[in-house]
Amino acid sequence: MTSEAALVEHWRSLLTSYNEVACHLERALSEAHGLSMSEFEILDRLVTQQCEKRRMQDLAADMYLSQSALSRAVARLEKSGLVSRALCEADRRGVFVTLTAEGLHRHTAARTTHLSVLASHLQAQDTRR
Amino acid sequence: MTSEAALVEHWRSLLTSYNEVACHLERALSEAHGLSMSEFEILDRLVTQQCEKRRMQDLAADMYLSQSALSRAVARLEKSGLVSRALCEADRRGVFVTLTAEGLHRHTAARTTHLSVLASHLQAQDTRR
DNA sequence: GAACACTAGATGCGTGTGCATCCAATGTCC
DNA sequence: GGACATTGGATGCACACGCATCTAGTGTTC
Repeated sequence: MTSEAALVEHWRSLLTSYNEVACHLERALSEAHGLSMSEFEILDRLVTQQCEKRRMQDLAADMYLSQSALSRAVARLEKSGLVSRALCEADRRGVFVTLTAEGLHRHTAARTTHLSVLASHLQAQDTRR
Repeated sequence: MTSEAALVEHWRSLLTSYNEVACHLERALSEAHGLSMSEFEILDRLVTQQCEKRRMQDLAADMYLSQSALSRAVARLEKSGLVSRALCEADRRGVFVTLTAEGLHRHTAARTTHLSVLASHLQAQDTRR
């Protein structure tokens, strides 16, 4: 009984925290760098794991996006010149995604914004609690 | 420096948790009860705070939805007969939203699904950590 | 090696969202 | 009391999403 209430409470708090931060992030990244949150997350993944994988799959694996959403997001990034797609010779169904120089540059710039939003809205929540 | 990493780590974990649960919730509620997550949250708010407020505003206040999203969600709920809108006589711009009998019924049914999804996907995350 | 199942990723479609704007009702100020 | 700002909510629009489906490449089985 009480555990149910606690569960719901937990969920609501998660919901609120997430939306608060996500909303600010989305706005800040978009205004300052023309990136959506998902797009930034993709760039961020690419920067972090610079090994050679059959990207689309692997990206999707540790992200929250659906396969189709990822496909389109990468398409957008490519169109903006932040990323390039190259097909994998070993398995010609696969597609490699790699950062371009400009993509790296954009990510570096956006990272600052990202961190500052997290600092003001994510930490604030913790101390507020 | 390390605090930055911790911050990002925190955010990623929030992001993952949220999407995991939200995705399952959305699906389960939709399949079993024809409700979206937001719609359920609205019903839930209405059940919890059964006082007489000038709803739209107050609903929006402690929810994460934008004003326009809320307006449409309520419109959908009304169309399905789960909620009714009545204009407020005191301030004729305001709109009261109230649960119908069917809305209450639907909420009760959906609540079970809601709790069970939270139990399996929210608690699971905690113990897994 | 031909038929069949499976996998990687792209795409058509319907839908929910935020933003900007609009409309009507309320305040406010002279 | 008439002009102007403000507020509550609805709506047009553009867009990102998930689902289902499609295409092309890869395995498998006989």
